[in-house]
Amino acid sequence: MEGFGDYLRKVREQRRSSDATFSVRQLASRVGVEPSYLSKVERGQQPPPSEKTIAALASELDEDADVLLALAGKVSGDLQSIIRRRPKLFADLIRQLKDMPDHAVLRLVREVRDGEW
Amino acid sequence: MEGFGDYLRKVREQRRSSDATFSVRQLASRVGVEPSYLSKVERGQQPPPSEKTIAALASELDEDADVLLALAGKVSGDLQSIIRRRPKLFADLIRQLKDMPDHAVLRLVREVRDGEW
DNA sequence: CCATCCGTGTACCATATACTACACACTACC
DNA sequence: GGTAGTGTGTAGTATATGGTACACGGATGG
Repeated sequence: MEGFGDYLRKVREQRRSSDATFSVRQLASRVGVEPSYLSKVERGQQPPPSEKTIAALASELDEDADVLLALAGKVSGDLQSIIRRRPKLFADLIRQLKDMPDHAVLRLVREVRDGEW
Repeated sequence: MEGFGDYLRKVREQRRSSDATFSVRQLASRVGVEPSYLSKVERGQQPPPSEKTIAALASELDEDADVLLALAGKVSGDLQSIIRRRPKLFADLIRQLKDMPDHAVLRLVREVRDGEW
């Protein structure tokens, strides 16, 4: 399976092909980490960074933070805090949706969003 | 606000009033930690234990693990892994449900469970 | 009065997390 | 051939996490 590092490198190289400021060094600088650290993360020599750093990466690379966090084996703190406010409710719902096909969950998302229920 | 420790102590004392095996020592032993550690956790001198230990406590005390974890500021690993499999889908859904009243979310849970949709 | 339970205080510890600091070798440009 | 930029290797570090080990003083019961 493609890990966090592989994906990160792929996306960054992609961006770099049309924008030289997406070098390891410059991206690292904008994100607020050392270049060697970012390099190691991309090559899987270091585990994925903290949520904060991942969020900065997502923002710079114009990627979805939740997807990046997922690849890093994490779930964003704000989602967690929503769940923690009503643990039983959300735990039940999420476990029930576990094996539902994507389109079914998506339909639910849309129905809630559009207030058609 | 009532913390994890306060709640834990309250529940344990409750159980203890009708079952002497719910002393700090004996419970700690069944759960697999040192009694002094459990004592400190109950009094908030130590932060809440790991998910594994919380799960064991929940099981022994016949409490809801998700609720206990929430009090500890955590979200269970299995819920997180469900979310991570489809990050966008679940992130959207959860954020949309953030400010919905309990009864609305509950209705959703029931509808999904009963397949009436 | 002794054994056994009780809760708790003090001190310590192993492992994981999330990095920094700096040097090195390579390439490209003018 | 110096300067600027590139990726990466080595070494070290601060803080958090999740506990253990053991001793102490008090109550309880035979």
